[in-house]
Amino acid sequence: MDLDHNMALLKTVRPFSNIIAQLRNAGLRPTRQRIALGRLLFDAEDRHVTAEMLHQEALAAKIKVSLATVYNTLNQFTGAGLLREIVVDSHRSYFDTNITDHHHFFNGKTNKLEDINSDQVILSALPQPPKGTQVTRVDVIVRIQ
Amino acid sequence: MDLDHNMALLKTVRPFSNIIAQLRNAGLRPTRQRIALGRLLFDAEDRHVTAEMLHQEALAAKIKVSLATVYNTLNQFTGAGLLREIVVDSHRSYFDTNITDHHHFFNGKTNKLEDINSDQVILSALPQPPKGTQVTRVDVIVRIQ
DNA sequence: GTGATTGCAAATCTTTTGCACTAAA
DNA sequence: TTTAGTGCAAAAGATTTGCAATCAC
Repeated sequence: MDLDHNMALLKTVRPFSNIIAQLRNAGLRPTRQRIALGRLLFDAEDRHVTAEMLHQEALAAKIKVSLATVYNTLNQFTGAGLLREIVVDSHRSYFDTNITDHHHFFNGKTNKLEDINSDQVILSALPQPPKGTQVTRVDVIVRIQ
Repeated sequence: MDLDHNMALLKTVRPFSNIIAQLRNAGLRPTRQRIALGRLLFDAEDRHVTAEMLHQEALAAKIKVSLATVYNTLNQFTGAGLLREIVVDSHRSYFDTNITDHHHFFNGKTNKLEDINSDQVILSALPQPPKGTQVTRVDVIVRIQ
Protein backbone atom coordinates (compact mmCIF):
# COMPACT_ATOMS: atom_id res chain seq x y z
CA MET A 1 0.00 0.00 0.00
CA ASP A 2 1.38 3.33 -1.04
CA LEU A 3 1.60 5.90 1.77
CA ASP A 4 1.54 8.95 -0.46
CA HIS A 5 -1.64 7.67 -2.00
CA ASN A 6 -3.22 7.30 1.41
CA MET A 7 -2.23 10.81 2.34
CA ALA A 8 -3.70 12.16 -0.85
CA LEU A 9 -6.88 10.22 -0.14
CA LEU A 10 -7.11 11.71 3.34
CA LYS A 11 -6.91 15.18 1.90
CA THR A 12 -9.57 14.30 -0.62
CA VAL A 13 -11.83 13.05 2.13
CA ARG A 14 -11.29 16.07 4.36
CA PRO A 15 -14.22 18.08 2.92
CA PHE A 16 -16.42 16.39 5.54
CA SER A 17 -15.06 18.66 8.20
CA ASN A 18 -16.23 18.98 11.73
CA ILE A 19 -16.04 22.72 11.86
CA ILE A 20 -18.85 22.78 14.41
CA ALA A 21 -16.86 20.64 16.81
CA GLN A 22 -13.76 22.71 16.14
CA LEU A 23 -15.62 25.89 16.97
CA ARG A 24 -17.09 24.47 20.15
CA ASN A 25 -13.68 23.24 21.13
CA ALA A 26 -12.32 26.73 20.68
CA GLY A 27 -15.06 28.20 22.84
CA LEU A 28 -16.72 29.87 19.85
CA ARG A 29 -20.45 29.45 19.30
CA PRO A 30 -21.07 27.70 16.00
CA THR A 31 -23.08 30.47 14.41
CA ARG A 32 -24.28 30.37 10.83
CA GLN A 33 -21.58 32.83 9.75
CA ARG A 34 -18.71 31.11 11.51
CA ILE A 35 -19.70 27.73 10.17
CA ALA A 36 -20.04 29.03 6.62
CA LEU A 37 -16.71 30.88 6.73
CA GLY A 38 -15.08 27.89 8.39
CA ARG A 39 -16.25 25.64 5.56
CA LEU A 40 -14.94 28.04 2.93
CA LEU A 41 -11.62 28.09 4.70
CA PHE A 42 -11.12 24.50 5.77
CA ASP A 43 -13.06 22.41 3.25
CA ALA A 44 -10.28 22.94 0.73
CA GLU A 45 -6.55 22.61 0.37
CA ASP A 46 -4.27 25.06 2.17
CA ARG A 47 -5.46 28.57 1.58
CA HIS A 48 -4.11 32.09 1.98
CA VAL A 49 -6.83 34.68 2.25
CA THR A 50 -7.34 38.31 3.12
CA ALA A 51 -10.54 39.53 4.77
CA GLU A 52 -11.65 41.17 1.54
CA MET A 53 -11.02 37.98 -0.47
CA LEU A 54 -12.96 35.80 1.95
CA HIS A 55 -15.82 38.28 2.07
CA GLN A 56 -16.11 38.33 -1.73
CA GLU A 57 -15.99 34.57 -1.79
CA ALA A 58 -18.73 34.35 0.83
CA LEU A 59 -20.95 36.72 -1.11
CA ALA A 60 -20.35 34.74 -4.30
CA ALA A 61 -21.46 31.62 -2.40
CA LYS A 62 -24.63 33.43 -1.29
CA ILE A 63 -23.48 33.53 2.31
CA LYS A 64 -24.87 36.65 3.92
CA VAL A 65 -22.10 38.02 6.11
CA SER A 66 -20.73 41.50 6.69
CA LEU A 67 -17.11 42.46 6.13
CA ALA A 68 -16.82 43.42 9.80
CA THR A 69 -17.86 39.91 10.80
CA VAL A 70 -15.32 38.44 8.39
CA TYR A 71 -12.60 40.50 10.07
CA ASN A 72 -13.80 39.52 13.53
CA THR A 73 -14.06 35.88 12.55
CA LEU A 74 -10.58 35.76 11.04
CA ASN A 75 -9.19 37.27 14.22
CA GLN A 76 -11.14 34.89 16.44
CA PHE A 77 -10.04 31.88 14.39
CA THR A 78 -6.46 33.08 14.61
CA GLY A 79 -6.75 33.55 18.36
CA ALA A 80 -8.16 30.05 18.64
CA GLY A 81 -5.26 28.58 16.67
CA LEU A 82 -7.37 27.56 13.69
CA LEU A 83 -5.58 30.05 11.43
CA ARG A 84 -2.20 31.70 11.30
CA GLU A 85 -1.54 35.25 10.27
CA ILE A 86 1.26 35.67 7.74
CA VAL A 87 2.94 39.07 7.60
CA VAL A 88 4.30 39.74 4.13
CA ASP A 89 2.67 43.01 3.19
CA SER A 90 2.46 46.03 5.46
CA HIS A 91 -0.87 47.04 3.97
CA ARG A 92 -2.92 43.87 4.18
CA SER A 93 -3.26 40.88 6.53
CA TYR A 94 -3.08 37.37 5.11
CA PHE A 95 -4.41 34.34 6.93
CA ASP A 96 -3.17 30.83 6.31
CA THR A 97 -5.22 27.70 6.93
CA ASN A 98 -2.02 25.70 7.20
CA ILE A 99 -1.07 25.95 10.86
CA THR A 100 1.78 23.47 10.73
CA ASP A 101 5.39 24.67 10.75
CA HIS A 102 6.24 25.97 7.29
CA HIS A 103 7.44 28.94 5.30
CA HIS A 104 6.36 31.02 2.29
CA PHE A 105 7.05 32.27 -1.16
CA PHE A 106 5.51 35.69 -1.73
CA ASN A 107 5.14 36.80 -5.30
CA GLY A 108 5.44 40.57 -5.41
CA LYS A 109 3.89 40.74 -8.86
CA THR A 110 0.75 38.72 -8.18
CA ASN A 111 0.60 39.34 -4.41
CA LYS A 112 0.10 35.61 -3.92
CA LEU A 113 1.44 33.45 -1.14
CA GLU A 114 2.61 29.88 -1.62
CA ASP A 115 3.59 27.42 1.09
CA ILE A 116 7.09 26.07 1.41
CA ASN A 117 7.20 22.80 3.29
CA SER A 118 9.31 23.07 6.43
CA ASP A 119 11.65 20.32 5.21
CA GLN A 120 12.55 22.41 2.18
CA VAL A 121 14.17 25.09 4.32
CA ILE A 122 17.10 24.22 6.55
CA LEU A 123 18.10 26.85 9.05
CA SER A 124 21.36 25.37 10.28
CA ALA A 125 22.30 28.37 12.38
CA LEU A 126 20.26 30.91 14.30
CA PRO A 127 21.49 33.43 16.86
CA GLN A 128 20.68 33.27 20.53
CA PRO A 129 17.65 35.46 21.31
CA PRO A 130 18.42 38.58 23.37
CA LYS A 131 18.60 38.09 27.15
CA GLY A 132 15.22 37.76 28.77
CA THR A 133 13.43 36.83 25.57
CA GLN A 134 12.49 33.59 23.87
CA VAL A 135 11.78 32.70 20.28
CA THR A 136 8.08 32.34 19.52
CA ARG A 137 8.33 31.71 15.78
CA VAL A 138 10.74 31.91 12.87
CA ASP A 139 9.36 33.11 9.56
CA VAL A 140 11.24 32.64 6.32
CA ILE A 141 9.79 34.64 3.45
CA VAL A 142 11.24 34.04 0.02
CA ARG A 143 10.22 37.02 -2.07
CA ILE A 144 9.95 36.30 -5.75
CA GLN A 145 8.98 38.16 -8.90
CA MET B 1 34.88 84.79 6.57
CA ASP B 2 37.75 82.68 5.23
CA LEU B 3 37.41 79.42 3.34
CA ASP B 4 39.40 77.26 5.76
CA HIS B 5 37.15 78.30 8.55
CA ASN B 6 34.10 77.39 6.49
CA MET B 7 35.49 73.95 5.73
CA ALA B 8 36.26 73.32 9.37
CA LEU B 9 32.77 74.37 10.28
CA LEU B 10 31.25 72.03 7.71
CA LYS B 11 33.28 69.13 9.09
CA THR B 12 32.12 69.92 12.58
CA VAL B 13 28.52 69.99 11.48
CA ARG B 14 28.62 66.78 9.45
CA PRO B 15 31.24 64.60 10.99
CA PHE B 16 30.41 61.26 9.43
CA SER B 17 27.85 61.52 6.65
CA ASN B 18 27.55 63.44 3.48
CA ILE B 19 23.84 63.25 3.06
CA ILE B 20 23.81 66.04 0.48
CA ALA B 21 26.06 64.09 -1.88
CA GLN B 22 24.02 60.93 -1.25
CA LEU B 23 20.82 62.73 -2.14
CA ARG B 24 22.30 64.27 -5.28
CA ASN B 25 23.63 60.89 -6.24
CA ALA B 26 20.14 59.43 -5.88
CA GLY B 27 18.67 62.16 -8.06
CA LEU B 28 16.91 63.77 -5.09
CA ARG B 29 17.23 67.50 -4.51
CA PRO B 30 18.92 68.13 -1.18
CA THR B 31 16.12 70.11 0.39
CA ARG B 32 16.12 71.31 3.97
CA GLN B 33 13.66 68.55 4.99
CA ARG B 34 15.46 65.69 3.26
CA ILE B 35 18.80 66.76 4.66
CA ALA B 36 17.44 67.05 8.17
CA LEU B 37 15.64 63.69 8.03
CA GLY B 38 18.67 62.11 6.39
CA ARG B 39 20.85 63.30 9.26
CA LEU B 40 18.45 61.93 11.85
CA LEU B 41 18.49 58.60 10.02
CA PHE B 42 22.11 58.20 8.99
CA ASP B 43 24.15 60.16 11.55
CA ALA B 44 23.62 57.31 13.99
CA GLU B 45 24.05 53.58 14.21
CA ASP B 46 21.60 51.27 12.45
CA ARG B 47 18.08 52.42 13.04
CA HIS B 48 14.56 51.02 12.60
CA VAL B 49 11.92 53.70 12.33
CA THR B 50 8.29 54.16 11.42
CA ALA B 51 7.04 57.35 9.78
CA GLU B 52 5.34 58.41 12.98
CA MET B 53 8.50 57.83 15.03
CA LEU B 54 10.68 59.81 12.66
CA HIS B 55 8.15 62.63 12.52
CA GLN B 56 8.04 62.89 16.31
CA GLU B 57 11.81 62.83 16.45
CA ALA B 58 12.02 65.60 13.86
CA LEU B 59 9.56 67.76 15.78
CA ALA B 60 11.51 67.18 18.98
CA ALA B 61 14.65 68.34 17.14
CA LYS B 62 12.81 71.51 16.05
CA ILE B 63 12.79 70.40 12.41
CA LYS B 64 9.68 71.75 10.76
CA VAL B 65 8.40 68.97 8.52
CA SER B 66 4.95 67.54 7.86
CA LEU B 67 4.03 63.91 8.37
CA ALA B 68 3.17 63.63 4.68
CA THR B 69 6.68 64.73 3.79
CA VAL B 70 8.13 62.19 6.20
CA TYR B 71 6.14 59.45 4.45
CA ASN B 72 7.18 60.70 1.03
CA THR B 73 10.79 61.00 2.09
CA LEU B 74 10.93 57.50 3.57
CA ASN B 75 9.48 56.10 0.35
CA GLN B 76 11.87 58.11 -1.82
CA PHE B 77 14.86 57.05 0.28
CA THR B 78 13.72 53.45 0.01
CA GLY B 79 13.30 53.77 -3.76
CA ALA B 80 16.78 55.24 -3.98
CA GLY B 81 18.26 52.35 -2.01
CA LEU B 82 19.20 54.44 1.01
CA LEU B 83 16.70 52.60 3.21
CA ARG B 84 15.08 49.18 3.26
CA GLU B 85 11.51 48.46 4.26
CA ILE B 86 11.10 45.63 6.76
CA VAL B 87 7.72 43.91 6.89
CA VAL B 88 7.06 42.54 10.35
CA ASP B 89 3.76 44.10 11.26
CA SER B 90 0.78 44.25 8.94
CA HIS B 91 -0.31 47.58 10.37
CA ARG B 92 2.84 49.67 10.23
CA SER B 93 5.85 50.07 7.93
CA TYR B 94 9.33 49.93 9.41
CA PHE B 95 12.36 51.32 7.63
CA ASP B 96 15.89 50.11 8.27
CA THR B 97 18.98 52.22 7.72
CA ASN B 98 21.04 49.05 7.40
CA ILE B 99 20.82 48.15 3.73
CA THR B 100 23.33 45.31 3.84
CA ASP B 101 22.17 41.71 3.74
CA HIS B 102 20.86 40.78 7.18
CA HIS B 103 17.89 39.52 9.16
CA HIS B 104 15.80 40.54 12.17
CA PHE B 105 14.55 39.83 15.60
CA PHE B 106 11.12 41.31 16.20
CA ASN B 107 10.02 41.66 19.77
CA GLY B 108 6.24 41.29 19.89
CA LYS B 109 6.07 42.82 23.37
CA THR B 110 8.01 46.01 22.68
CA ASN B 111 7.40 46.16 18.91
CA LYS B 112 11.11 46.74 18.44
CA LEU B 113 13.30 45.42 15.64
CA GLU B 114 16.88 44.30 16.11
CA ASP B 115 19.36 43.36 13.40
CA ILE B 116 20.75 39.88 13.04
CA ASN B 117 24.02 39.81 11.17
CA SER B 118 23.77 37.72 8.01
CA ASP B 119 26.56 35.41 9.18
CA GLN B 120 24.47 34.44 12.20
CA VAL B 121 21.82 32.79 10.06
CA ILE B 122 22.72 29.90 7.80
CA LEU B 123 20.10 28.87 5.30
CA SER B 124 21.60 25.66 4.05
CA ALA B 125 18.60 24.66 1.96
CA LEU B 126 16.02 26.67 0.06
CA PRO B 127 13.51 25.43 -2.48
CA GLN B 128 13.66 26.27 -6.15
CA PRO B 129 11.42 29.27 -6.90
CA PRO B 130 8.30 28.45 -8.96
CA LYS B 131 8.77 28.29 -12.73
CA GLY B 132 9.05 31.69 -14.35
CA THR B 133 9.97 33.47 -11.13
CA GLN B 134 13.21 34.46 -9.47
CA VAL B 135 14.10 35.15 -5.86
CA THR B 136 14.42 38.85 -5.08
CA ARG B 137 15.09 38.61 -1.36
CA VAL B 138 14.92 36.18 1.55
CA ASP B 139 13.72 37.55 4.87
CA VAL B 140 14.22 35.68 8.10
CA ILE B 141 12.23 37.08 10.99
CA VAL B 142 12.83 35.63 14.41
CA ARG B 143 9.85 36.59 16.51
CA ILE B 144 10.59 36.84 20.19
CA GLN B 145 8.74 37.78 23.34
C1' DG C 1 -34.74 34.60 28.61
C1' DT C 2 -29.82 35.77 28.67
C1' DG C 3 -25.73 36.44 26.96
C1' DA C 4 -23.06 36.07 22.81
C1' DT C 5 -22.92 37.40 17.99
C1' DT C 6 -24.00 40.09 14.03
C1' DG C 7 -24.70 44.04 10.87
C1' DC C 8 -24.27 48.48 9.94
C1' DA C 9 -22.32 52.78 10.05
C1' DA C 10 -19.18 55.53 12.18
C1' DA C 11 -14.68 55.86 13.96
C1' DT C 12 -9.82 55.02 13.83
C1' DC C 13 -5.35 54.50 11.97
C1' DT C 14 -1.93 54.45 8.48
C1' DT C 15 -0.71 56.07 4.20
C1' DT C 16 -1.39 58.59 -0.22
C1' DT C 17 -2.79 62.41 -3.06
C1' DG C 18 -4.32 67.05 -5.09
C1' DC C 19 -3.17 71.49 -5.25
C1' DA C 20 -1.54 76.03 -4.10
C1' DC C 21 2.70 77.71 -2.27
C1' DT C 22 7.75 77.71 -1.69
C1' DA C 23 12.37 76.76 -2.62
C1' DA C 24 16.27 74.77 -5.33
C1' DA C 25 18.79 75.04 -9.63
C1' DT D 1 12.65 81.38 -14.30
C1' DT D 2 11.59 76.75 -14.27
C1' DT D 3 10.64 72.66 -12.02
C1' DA D 4 10.81 69.86 -8.05
C1' DG D 5 9.42 69.62 -3.36
C1' DT D 6 6.46 70.82 0.60
C1' DG D 7 2.42 71.48 3.61
C1' DC D 8 -2.07 71.00 4.40
C1' DA D 9 -6.28 69.02 4.27
C1' DA D 10 -8.87 65.76 2.10
C1' DA D 11 -9.12 61.11 0.38
C1' DA D 12 -8.28 56.38 0.40
C1' DG D 13 -7.73 51.75 2.39
C1' DA D 14 -7.72 48.51 5.98
C1' DT D 15 -9.43 47.43 10.26
C1' DT D 16 -12.01 48.12 14.64
C1' DT D 17 -15.84 49.51 17.45
C1' DG D 18 -20.52 50.97 19.45
C1' DC D 19 -24.91 49.72 19.66
C1' DA D 20 -29.41 47.97 18.51
C1' DA D 21 -31.24 43.84 16.50
C1' DT D 22 -30.81 38.85 16.22
C1' DC D 23 -29.48 34.24 17.33
C1' DA D 24 -27.72 30.13 20.05
C1' DC D 25 -28.33 27.68 24.08
